[in-house]
Amino acid sequence: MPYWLMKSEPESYSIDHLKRDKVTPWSGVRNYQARNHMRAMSVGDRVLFYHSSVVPPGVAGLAEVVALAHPDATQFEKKGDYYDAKATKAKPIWECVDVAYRRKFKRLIPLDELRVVKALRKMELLRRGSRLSVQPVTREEFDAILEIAAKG
DNA sequence: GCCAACGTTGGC
DNA sequence: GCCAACGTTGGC
Repeated sequence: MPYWLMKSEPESYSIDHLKRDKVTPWSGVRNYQARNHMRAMSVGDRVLFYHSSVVPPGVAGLAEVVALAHPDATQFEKKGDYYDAKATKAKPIWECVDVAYRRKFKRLIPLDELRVVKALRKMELLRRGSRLSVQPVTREEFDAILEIAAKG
């Protein structure tokens, strides 16, 4: 089963928002590589929910893919932040999966703490200048982070 | 198809 | 607010 990490700025959408909503379309991604990762997702894939652009940044909890990639409705919303004039209903450009809330960690696992974990040496998130908002994660990396979360 | 300019992300 | 990294755009 593949594993992923998805970033969100908690000010706009946090793990608590997802807890409230239960399921949400992961809309607003406007990067082809990130979109392609979502296209590659399957129902049941597990997702690390990452809080970015906050102090400290880190992994806040877990989500799960509950719907395959489908056209992102926000690309058609003329007045919205995510409108894309090149997209049409017949030929959408942007897609998103739906993710469901699974759990919030007892504490946020900060990025700094991940940096020193051996099993995470090669993790995409820790690469200098890693900006991709949807990233694949290996099983080993996923398990290592769950282990840190379990230790409390 | 190259590449400079520009915009965005996101840690610090 | 700064700035490194890197994706996108557009002139040529």
